[in-house]
Amino acid sequence: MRLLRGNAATRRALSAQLHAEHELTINDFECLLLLAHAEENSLRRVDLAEGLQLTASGVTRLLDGLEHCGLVAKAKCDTDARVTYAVLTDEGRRKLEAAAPAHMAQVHALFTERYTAEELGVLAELLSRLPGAATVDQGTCTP
Amino acid sequence: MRLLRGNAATRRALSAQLHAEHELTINDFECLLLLAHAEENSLRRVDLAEGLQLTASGVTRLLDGLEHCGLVAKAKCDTDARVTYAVLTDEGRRKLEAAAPAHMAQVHALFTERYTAEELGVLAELLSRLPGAATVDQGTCTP
DNA sequence: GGGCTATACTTGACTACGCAAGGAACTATA
DNA sequence: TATAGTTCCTTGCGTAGTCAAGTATAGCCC
Repeated sequence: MRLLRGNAATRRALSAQLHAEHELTINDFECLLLLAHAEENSLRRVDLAEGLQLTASGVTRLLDGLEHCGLVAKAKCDTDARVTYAVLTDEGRRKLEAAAPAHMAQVHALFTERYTAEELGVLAELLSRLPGAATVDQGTCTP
Repeated sequence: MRLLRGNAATRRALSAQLHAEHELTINDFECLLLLAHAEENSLRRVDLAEGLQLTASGVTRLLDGLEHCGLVAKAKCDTDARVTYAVLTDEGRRKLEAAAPAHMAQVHALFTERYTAEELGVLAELLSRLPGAATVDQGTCTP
């Protein structure tokens, strides 16, 4: 586990700037990001939980906040009354677009400062084997 | 950041067993472990904070718990009245020794299942470059 | 010695998140 | 078609950990 400790500091560093400049936590940001990349800009709560590595209740509360700010809206599912979709609103998209450049730059700096492209590839592949790791998706902007 | 998500699930998996069998969180365990490897079995709070990647207040509260359970005790510093050392008690050592085998086995399984020895070395080296990462210390039992 | 800044630690208020339990709605089985 | 089991989601409660502020000590420099 010691080996995984760097993570905490890394997240905190990124989170601080994101929060100071845009009032978003990392999970807020990544939630918006997942939605932006999803079909119809919407995802079921379960899928968000999976993508963000949160429990169902964690997602409920995360979305509570984002809905309250108008960045995300609810939508019913036609074929299954149990599910409610989270949908990115226009405001959510604007927020994401406003926050992304600085955040991405910071993430980018954080990693390229420390790793070559090749090393980054190796690291991503290795970490993707951990349980619950996001599959490495070259389409998303965060490494 | 997506790349670092696997961490959470990994920690949770390990934490669950540790908590169920020995009433310890991962941080409890690693705190005891750090103390066990430290000179005189004692460390300043600041150094624990560094090693566990917690803030000073986080450490205060973590130790509150461990002291309450008698696993760790306080000790004054002769030369600097500001610092209080955390010292591993006999009971703390027993607890650690009781919890270690199963936990280590689980950690070991979790990693050797997924990585060869060589890959593990690469992974450790790469992760050690992250800010706040524990320096890779072959003396400790956790990777 | 008297002030200044830095360091070690604690405390209060707050937040994010997990877990356990529960309510709907869907699916399969009889 | 009734029943049982499963899945999706929410809610109450508890906990770990942060941040900001405060206290106490150390070490400077005049």
